[in-house]
Amino acid sequence: MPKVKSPKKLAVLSEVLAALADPLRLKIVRMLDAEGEKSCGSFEIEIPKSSLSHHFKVLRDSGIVLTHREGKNQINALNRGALKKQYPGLLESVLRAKSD
Amino acid sequence: MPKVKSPKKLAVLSEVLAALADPLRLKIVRMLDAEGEKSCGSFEIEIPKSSLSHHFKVLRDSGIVLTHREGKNQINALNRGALKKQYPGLLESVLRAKSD
DNA sequence: TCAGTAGTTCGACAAATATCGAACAGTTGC
DNA sequence: GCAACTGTTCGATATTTGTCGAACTACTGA
Repeated sequence: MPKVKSPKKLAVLSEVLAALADPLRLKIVRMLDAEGEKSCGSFEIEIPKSSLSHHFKVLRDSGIVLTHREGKNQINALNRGALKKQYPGLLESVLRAKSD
Repeated sequence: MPKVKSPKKLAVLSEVLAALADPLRLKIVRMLDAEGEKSCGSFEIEIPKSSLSHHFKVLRDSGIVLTHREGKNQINALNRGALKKQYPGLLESVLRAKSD
């Protein structure tokens, strides 16, 4: 049995790409990359919380983002390990592009 | 004026990702990568031609695929130059993943 | 226990995408 | 010209996705 490195497996490529194929979700991913773990509310994005929650759900369902609770907050982080293992280079290329 | 390398500019990242976020279009991109230039009809994909044409349009509109006519055929090719320049590593990582 | 904070879920509606037949358009060869 | 071939466009319908208020759940601190 291989050693466990990443807590969650990613979805198939097309689903991961679909999750990334939205300017707002791309922004969230960039902020998680630049600022590390963040609670949902700490993203300064002007959008109703139900909409924001929806986008986090898409990111989680695809496996791109991992979430755990800390007190009242849900802490979100990039699933770097699984991304690197399953789709090497993908996150890097997406982050490197400065386009929406 | 910089020297012209790629015939067409790509769409913004989210649009390029959306174009790639479909198993069928991903398959087309893989076949174009593996087999080089191909006419629309030479893809052995069981789908009505209007549907196939739609998917080619999405790929063209995003700038991923370039098309030119040769006789009766439309010849499609990956826009490798523009992809490499605008989103370095993206095509490679997508092609490398063997997932849908 | 109760108020406040953080976030999810539900349900209705809107908007974007996909599917596919039919009609149309460009090219070739007779 | 016209028939055959390749592919696009149109229009109708179906499916998916996004938006957002309201209700709900989980946790904290007084």
